[in-house]
Amino acid sequence: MAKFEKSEQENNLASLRGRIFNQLQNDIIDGKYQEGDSLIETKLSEEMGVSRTPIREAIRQLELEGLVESIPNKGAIVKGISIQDIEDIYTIRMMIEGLAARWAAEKITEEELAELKEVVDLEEFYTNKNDANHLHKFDSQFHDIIFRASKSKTLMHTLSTFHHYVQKARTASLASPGRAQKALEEHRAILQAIIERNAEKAEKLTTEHVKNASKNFISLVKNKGEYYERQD
Amino acid sequence: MAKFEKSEQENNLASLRGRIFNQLQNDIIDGKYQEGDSLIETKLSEEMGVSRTPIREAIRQLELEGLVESIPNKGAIVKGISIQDIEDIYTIRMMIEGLAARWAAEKITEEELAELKEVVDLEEFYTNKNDANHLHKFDSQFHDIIFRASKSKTLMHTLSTFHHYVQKARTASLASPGRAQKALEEHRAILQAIIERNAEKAEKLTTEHVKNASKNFISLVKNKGEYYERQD
DNA sequence: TCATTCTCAATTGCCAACATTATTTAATTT
DNA sequence: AAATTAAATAATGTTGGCAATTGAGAATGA
Repeated sequence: MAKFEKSEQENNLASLRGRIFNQLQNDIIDGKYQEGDSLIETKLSEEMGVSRTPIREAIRQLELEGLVESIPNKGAIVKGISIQDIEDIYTIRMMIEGLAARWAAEKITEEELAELKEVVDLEEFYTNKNDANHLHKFDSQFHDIIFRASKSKTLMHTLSTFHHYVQKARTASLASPGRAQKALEEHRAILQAIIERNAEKAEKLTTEHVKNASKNFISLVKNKGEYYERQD
Repeated sequence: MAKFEKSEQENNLASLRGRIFNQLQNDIIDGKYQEGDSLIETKLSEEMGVSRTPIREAIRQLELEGLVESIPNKGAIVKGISIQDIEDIYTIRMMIEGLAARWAAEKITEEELAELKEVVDLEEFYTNKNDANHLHKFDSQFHDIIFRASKSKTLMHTLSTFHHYVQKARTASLASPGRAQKALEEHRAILQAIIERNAEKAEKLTTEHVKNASKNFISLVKNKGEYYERQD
């Protein structure tokens, strides 16, 4: 079985700080803390049963990720995510993932190609079983392998900036009826372009793929009402 | 006189942590700490005359910025920047700045437009005076205003990821003979496109502008020998 | 001599306490 | 009673210290 490196984000789960960073990140993405809420170090440290130090370090990282805004001597408040933001993220992702596919088509190794094929096969398996949970995992892996194959540290790092929004969006998208089947077909086409080492085609198909995912997700969000907005 | 907001990066200069973050960032970019060097908390805290805590927090942020790699219980080692990385950064910037120009052309306010005009005039003034120091400042402001005018938090945040590489590259580029004059002309053209609210044209001119800057900078680096590589 | 184990120095991970700053509440003055 | 000032409260900023982990070199054994 192929081995998959852990993403930049999921690093350091060993340390308290790492776990807290992840925890807070998820809590914000999942809406436990909403726009305008302030993250109070002392409160969090009590809740989590740790000292303030790891909390502080985690908050400093959230700040750089853009999830919170830190005001000197006042504390950190959670930043909101508007529909506009989501659309912007998708537009940027469209370009970045397109670029990744282009470079991957040029630089992918045989080993990585084998991984990619395997993952698409697994996607097919779980799509037919309607198992959205496993599917989501392999959907992520498909994109991860392409990023890895692009051999660009910078590209991977840039994407990691909004890694968590992407995760969230994927989960929601794949649960929407019909989208999984469509996504699978698009992945097959991208895989084929990479096998043919056709960089232009791989890029084009990928930007289309992200654009479709974007349309799907945004219409989901708009139907379901507001996304991360305050609801009081 | 127009007022310019401080960039996301330059925030928190008030706090110790913020200053140390900036300091370390510059030291890495300037090559004081090179690839493979490890940042030792105790040593840094002595050198800078502060306790370890602000150092630690700054290092956590550098980690997220991708400038260092933090190994649990071992410490942070400085990551290298290859020519390939620089080229990748420029490619990504090309797209992101292009996007910013496109959105700016659609969304810029009259006030921001006035700022932009003023900055270009100042650029002209200092270009004629051959004052690379002031020039660099207004060159940065030109791009900052466009990002701000794009009204996209996400876009600004994405760029902030490699803000410091950009700074460094600009300084070097503008010092190269003839480039300043050329850059000014390109800025004038971009400004004109934005005035005409011609989004397509603004995007195209901007990607070209970044591509030219890229070519110039990369040839500089290649002539001068290695950039950030270890020299022992 | 080589390999293995042990010890110790160096370093990070985490914590509790102190200092500073901001905010809220109470007291005082007009 | 309203406004201003002063005290108290709560939060962050910073510090130094202790525990846990790592790595290197010494000591030991084959």
